[in-house]
Amino acid sequence: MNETAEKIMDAAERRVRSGGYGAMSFRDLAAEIGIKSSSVHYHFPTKEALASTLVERYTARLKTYLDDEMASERSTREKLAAFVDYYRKALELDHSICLCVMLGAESIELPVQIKERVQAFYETGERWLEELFEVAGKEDPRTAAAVTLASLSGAMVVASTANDREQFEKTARFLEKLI
Amino acid sequence: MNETAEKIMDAAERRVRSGGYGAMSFRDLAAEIGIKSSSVHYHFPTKEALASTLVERYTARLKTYLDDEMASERSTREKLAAFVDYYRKALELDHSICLCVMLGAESIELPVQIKERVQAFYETGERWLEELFEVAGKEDPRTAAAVTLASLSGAMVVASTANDREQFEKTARFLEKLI
DNA sequence: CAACATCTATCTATCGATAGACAGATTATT
DNA sequence: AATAATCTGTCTATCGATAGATAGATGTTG
Repeated sequence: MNETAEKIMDAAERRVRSGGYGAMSFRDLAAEIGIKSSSVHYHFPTKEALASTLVERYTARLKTYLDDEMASERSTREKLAAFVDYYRKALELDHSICLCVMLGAESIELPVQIKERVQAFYETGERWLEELFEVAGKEDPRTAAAVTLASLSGAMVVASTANDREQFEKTARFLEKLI
Repeated sequence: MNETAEKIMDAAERRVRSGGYGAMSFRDLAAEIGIKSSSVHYHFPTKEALASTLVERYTARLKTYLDDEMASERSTREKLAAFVDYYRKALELDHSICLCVMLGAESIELPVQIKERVQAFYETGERWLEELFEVAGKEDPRTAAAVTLASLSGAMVVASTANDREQFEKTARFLEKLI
């Protein structure tokens, strides 16, 4: 991956995570990194391609984080806390929420490729959680995984709206005690 | 409220709930109900005013629904199920999600007035849930309310992304048994 | 007549995308 | 090694479409 392409993606990720798909424009990205919008098209032919690559990178990062975590010597409880912490860090009040919560909310009218990749992000998280709850001997790992993933996503939306991190933590504390 | 104004709001709500704030344009709304975009401006001077009124109406509807439900003779468990059902109905696969989940996700870059009203929507729901869990003798009503609200919102995002209602129901079933 | 409601016409700003040119680096051919 | 061909990355300039918003004329209704 080219250096310029990465700068573009970094800027694009910030825009989407704060304002959504429509808030990311080639002109703004170009201006931010000091090139012309036509040069952005050189690296990413279409907006769809850019956003799609964005989600791909985002999911790859989650996967790396989760794989490392699963391979670690930490307890299942600590691993669950690590998952919660990943979401905690994704929420920056007044700046950004999780990329896939944003695009997930907007997914109905997004190009299919983007939608599919957002879906893949959620599947990655859900599968990992399910395995964790299974190892921990939870009675219904599938439900626990779904509830955990959903409540973290939703708590982020609520907290971002209220501009109040405590709105997120109320849910986070509950989840960290699920195992 | 004028008849035309209501038609505008109905159309606007559909647009926002499927594509977000940016997907709602005066031209589209006007075309859908057979008037000119300048006439939409007559009823709602700005886009912000329209969206803000939209959230106000949306919250008023929730409040009416919840007040009726709370005043009913149904059990606390049935009342909780009724809350879940409100969200269930708000999710129409491939068509729309909850207005305030969408605007909540996008809230960072939305005009403050809209953001505040989305916040009021969540407060309405959370207060009602808290009271319900209190009546039901739940150990920590505040947490239960937060988790319920968050997980319903998040489950809607996940289910909408996957285009799979079961993704919502996994969480819904869990919540309906919380009391 | 007065108000309410809608119209025509237009403005400025921005959007994603494309065409065509150019300099400089790299690679292939002689 | 020298030259030719190609690739890379950026530029300027422009396209048609769409955005929200406004002024002022026109119609409608009580």
